[in-house]
Amino acid sequence: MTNVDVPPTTIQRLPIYLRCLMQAQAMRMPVINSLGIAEMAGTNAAQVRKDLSYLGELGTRGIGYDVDSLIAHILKWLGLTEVRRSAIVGYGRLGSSLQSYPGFEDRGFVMVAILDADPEKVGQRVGDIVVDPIGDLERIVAEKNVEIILLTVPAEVAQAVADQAVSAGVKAILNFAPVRLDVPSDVAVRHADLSVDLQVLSFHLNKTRTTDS
Amino acid sequence: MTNVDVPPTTIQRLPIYLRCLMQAQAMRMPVINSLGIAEMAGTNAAQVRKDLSYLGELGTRGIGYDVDSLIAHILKWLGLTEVRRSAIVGYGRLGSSLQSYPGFEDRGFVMVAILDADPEKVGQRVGDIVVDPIGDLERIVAEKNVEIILLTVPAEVAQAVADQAVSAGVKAILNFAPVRLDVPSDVAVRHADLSVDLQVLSFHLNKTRTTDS
DNA sequence: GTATGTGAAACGATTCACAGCT
DNA sequence: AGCTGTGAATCGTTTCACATAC
Repeated sequence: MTNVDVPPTTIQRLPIYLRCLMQAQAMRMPVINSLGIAEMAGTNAAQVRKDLSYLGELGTRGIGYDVDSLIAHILKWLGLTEVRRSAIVGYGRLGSSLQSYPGFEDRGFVMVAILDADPEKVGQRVGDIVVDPIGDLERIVAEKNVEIILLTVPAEVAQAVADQAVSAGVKAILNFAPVRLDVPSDVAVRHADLSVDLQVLSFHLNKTRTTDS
Repeated sequence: MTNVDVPPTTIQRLPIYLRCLMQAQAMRMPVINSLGIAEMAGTNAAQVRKDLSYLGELGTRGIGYDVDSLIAHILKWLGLTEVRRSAIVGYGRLGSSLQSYPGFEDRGFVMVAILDADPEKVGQRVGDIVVDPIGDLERIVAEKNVEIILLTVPAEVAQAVADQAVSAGVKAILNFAPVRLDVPSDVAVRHADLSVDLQVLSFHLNKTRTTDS
């Protein structure tokens, strides 16, 4: 059914549009036009129209986009109408902070397991989840039908842990470890790599200083 | 001095190359070629050569790149030879997990302040830093010469806090709040937005399921 | 009149392929 | 012979501009 010819750059912007639309909805706006979305999202109207046109003809010429129905369409396209069973693998400081991240439990993503290598942490209760040993990863993934893992283990073991997760059937990984993961092409990986962002910022600090002369 | 015509996509890859080179250095490799870097980084040799060629003629034909000197060049280009004074603004779970993130204190980035709105947290000691009230943001930024802030405050106040930081002289922001920040063009912003990544992963989960038929 | 949807143009990034250096 | 550096070709993305629909 779903046409798969949506450019990757468009896909990355859909969650942002979605957020803007939810805001518009909260402000009781029944309709919004491409310029309105663009201003909220920090792009331009042409970009918004091109992006949305990949999902179909969702707007009304002369009027704009119906907020409610556009939200519904984007949710559908992003697969956010289904529950996504996820697990945190590596329950250190970062891992534990992810639980309480806003927009997690409250939108489709459900945390069904937490795993850690540290015997001290195993058995610990976190809400209604009990921390499991990382050695049980494959069993837990299979049993609890985990689709996404949030990988917050040390860089040295990230690849090995990812391999286990993949062999147990995980199809999406959000990787916080500063290493490139090697996975089969049917597994999606996103890198949430803080140090890369910091270094890019460092570059910009340099640039502004050298340009100011 | 520094030529500013490096494509943004290249800049984003430089930190990754840097990491690979450090690994090569740790393995006592004196020289590496573009294919070697590419395999470690998950790209192709042509890409690596194009990227590095923007920084100058750093390799030797017939041989490859000297690991030590290439590392030095990339560090220089990314401005990582200078100390980057940074502050955490918003000391919740996420904020506190950032301190201990590997590759922070140990590479140029120095945490000089932590701020929070919660009176309970203000005054708390964190290593050799005392948590300051967020109302003192402008004073602290000016006094401690903060260049980068890690913004981990709730979305509702992120823009207001960013505005204060910018007016006090901050030139780079790593924004963890799920909102688009409006800042002057000389201020660099990077979005570390977990929920966008999760939603992109959700899209891919959908796709593989629908394509498998 | 107003705003979408979309071919076409412009731009930017990646890949190719080879000349040039060691 | 081996590998870099780089123009040229290719590919993908963004922007333009307007026909189309309300």
